[in-house]
Amino acid sequence: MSSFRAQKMAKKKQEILRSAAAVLVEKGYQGTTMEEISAKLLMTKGSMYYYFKNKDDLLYQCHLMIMEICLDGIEKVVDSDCNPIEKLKRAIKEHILLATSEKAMFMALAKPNHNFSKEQLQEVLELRKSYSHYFDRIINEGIDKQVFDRLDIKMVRLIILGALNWIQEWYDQSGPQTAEEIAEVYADYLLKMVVKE
Amino acid sequence: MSSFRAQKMAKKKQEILRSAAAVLVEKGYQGTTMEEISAKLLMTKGSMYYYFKNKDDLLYQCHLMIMEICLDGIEKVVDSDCNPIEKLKRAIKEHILLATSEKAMFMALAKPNHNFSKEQLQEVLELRKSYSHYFDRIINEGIDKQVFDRLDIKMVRLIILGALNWIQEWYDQSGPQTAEEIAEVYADYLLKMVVKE
DNA sequence: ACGAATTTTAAACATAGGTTCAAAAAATAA
DNA sequence: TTATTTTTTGAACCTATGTTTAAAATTCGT
Repeated sequence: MSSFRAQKMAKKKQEILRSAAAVLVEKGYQGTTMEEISAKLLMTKGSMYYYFKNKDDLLYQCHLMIMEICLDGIEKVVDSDCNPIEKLKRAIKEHILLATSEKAMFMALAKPNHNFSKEQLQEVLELRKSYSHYFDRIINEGIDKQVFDRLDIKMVRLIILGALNWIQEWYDQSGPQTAEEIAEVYADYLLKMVVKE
Repeated sequence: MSSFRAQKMAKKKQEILRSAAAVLVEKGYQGTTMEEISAKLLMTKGSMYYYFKNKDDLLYQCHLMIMEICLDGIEKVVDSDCNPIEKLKRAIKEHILLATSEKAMFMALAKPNHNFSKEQLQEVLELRKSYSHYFDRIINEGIDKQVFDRLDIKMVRLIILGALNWIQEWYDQSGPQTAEEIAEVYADYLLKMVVKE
């Protein structure tokens, strides 16, 4: 029935979110205009307001969208029955592949601080915390099972996620290395940092 | 003579650059207004134009300023006569201490892409490349002297600098850990990744 | 095909913020 | 002090862009 309409609206919203994320990549929040977002979809900027309350609302929903994808990915890894080494490897690779293939969306997450309402900011930070927490669980498991060194979990997680997130700053689709290759090497080296020898 | 005048002018320029960097931290390039920069110094935005051609020029000079400081630091480390392990440790710590103490300036460097002229962008990227190159030299020396594993130098450098640069995203002056403590732990763990066992 | 609901448009509006400029103020030299 | 140079001011200007809105176009059920 009306769910047909609702579906169509949802789809359009997704399109807009993706377009928004794409522009956000290169321009940053303040540099992104409603005009540019809509132009990519052959719409006029006015029509954005049929789907979103305003620009801030749009960006906020960008965050929710990508965070959901990230959390889905890592949840699967954590809940799998691999050993910690394999889990950490997979988590790292997963993160890199997501960060590079969905580069647009990922970069939008870089600085959520501004322009968000207290509640929105709260929500975004909460989701991030969940994500970090999954990494902590993997590292902790590795230490428990004595396959990782006794490490400062938080520090190690910050180092790893820092290294991973920074990839967005230099990764280039048309560069010499594929995301898979990068993921392979990164996982390899970063594991060297944590596994017992 | 007039060098007195020139000095005073230079000093004022520095003040403005620092104020600009401070605002840039939290607002990003597009979010930073000439008004806010000048307000911090109890000036009016109009007077900025006595010292800088325009906003872009101002931000560009911010870049040059901080890059100079960075390069000075790492040059000293590279030219010292420590062993590669010590050098890499010191380079990492130096970077972290700079990035945290001069957080403002450092973050301004995050995304130099936009709004810069071709020449300005060229210059900034060139300086960055020099900086990376110093890290490469240290890593290379470590491999040559057989104290480091045979590594993909570029990848390792990207991992290390990524981890370091990401610190800005979460580091909090009033947080539980001092920059020194963070630097210590980071250097420790990252070294684990490269040194031969 | 017809009418109602939905979606898009294009223009108008409002405002923020970069930039300019002539005049005022302050600093300096004589 | 007086004249000249340097610095700051504050208002004016202009453009970009977020937002609103009434009308037009489209879609959809019947």
